[in-house]
Amino acid sequence: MDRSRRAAVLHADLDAFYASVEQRDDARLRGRPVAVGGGVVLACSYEAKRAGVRTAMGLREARGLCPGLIVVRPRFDAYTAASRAVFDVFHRTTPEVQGVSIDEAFLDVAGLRHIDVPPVEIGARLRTLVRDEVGLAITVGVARTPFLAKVASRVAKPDGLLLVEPDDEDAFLHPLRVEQLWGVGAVTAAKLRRYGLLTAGDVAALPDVALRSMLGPAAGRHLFAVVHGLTPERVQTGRRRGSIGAQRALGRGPHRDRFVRAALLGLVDRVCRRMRGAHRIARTVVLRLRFDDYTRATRSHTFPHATDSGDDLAAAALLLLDGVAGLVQERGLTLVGVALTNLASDDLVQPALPLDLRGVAGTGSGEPRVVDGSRRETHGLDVAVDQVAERFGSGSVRRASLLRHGEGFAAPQLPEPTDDDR
DNA sequence: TCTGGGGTCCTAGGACCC
DNA sequence: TCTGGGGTCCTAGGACCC
Repeated sequence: MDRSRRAAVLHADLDAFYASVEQRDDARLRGRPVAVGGGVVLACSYEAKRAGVRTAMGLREARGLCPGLIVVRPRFDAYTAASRAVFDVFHRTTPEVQGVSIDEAFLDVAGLRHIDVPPVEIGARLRTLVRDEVGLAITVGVARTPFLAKVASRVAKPDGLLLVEPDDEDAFLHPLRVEQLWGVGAVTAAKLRRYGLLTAGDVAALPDVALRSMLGPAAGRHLFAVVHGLTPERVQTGRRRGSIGAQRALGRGPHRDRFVRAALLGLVDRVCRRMRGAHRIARTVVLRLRFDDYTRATRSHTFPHATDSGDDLAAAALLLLDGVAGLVQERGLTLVGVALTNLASDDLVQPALPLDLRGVAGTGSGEPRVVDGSRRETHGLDVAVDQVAERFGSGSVRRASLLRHGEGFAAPQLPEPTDDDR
């Protein structure tokens, strides 16, 4: 059979994940409407969904819709452990696993043809294994592309299994409302509705130029591909995340300046730990703010080199915060966040690299390190780069540059966070 | 109903370079 | 004196996902 016409991609998606873990671990919650959250609903059981409770809804509203709602505080450690157990089942099923989030993944089983089990049966076995080993219900969509498998699992929820054969793709897709298509949210759906386009079939009747002019080039092209089954077939394994972030809701202000700064420093410390734990280094730090009126703002600073220096990243974050003091004063701050982006790998960091760089212009006396992933050869250190090329081969060296710790940013003195800064 | 904490990708303008 | 196109990078914002 033509491989390109075979439904061999699985999308496996745990049902109402956080709420299901709570129901698994506490028999009193089973069969009852459960919401996990504090302030807002992070996840809710299907019993609660039937009453109209939705993710991201305020708890007060949720209780109004569902008087018997049981609210439990999230236990993230339990969810992480359950996720690991489920992903272990995934990896035993096929080496081609692409994690999408804590509770879902794509699995490519095309390479498993020699065991002569149809993909839909592999999906059924996967569901049984997850049920037996982890005690959770998981829905599986099976189709020719990840996108179609994702939509199939969405349609099959809860606790379902749905195969979309290549010949049935249009018949499956075209009756669906546009909101059911992965990537079409409220804004895009509203735009399409203004043109009288309610279903995927309505959209499929249009030429791609029309969609591009309605939605912009990328979104239009994407939607055209979606409704014609032209999305990529390959599952993407081995992708690394592009950013690491943390944020914190502060509640209604006004907040003392040093409280906000201490909160920000705590966040920077957290993301730096995670970044080092992931063996990454960052070149850009992004400050995220949310105000009383729920407007948002971001500010960013990009360093000349990727770094893992917490002091430099914290200093940059604090300077960015200083730069929006007026906005904060004006609108009132309710959330502060920080993200590290432009991440590079620290795999090739060679602290003891036996290159003699002393005397090369610009290196100074600092301990130079070679870092893969920086995009520019700065300092004009072509001589040194040539030495790196000799040592590691020219392939990786185009992207190599020399990093001096903390260079390129004048770090101000940081206040020490103290106990009363909370 | 006043809304958590993580992410991804795209767009658009300005700076800068060739 | 007035004039190109093309490319990359940085910044800020927006849509969307779970």
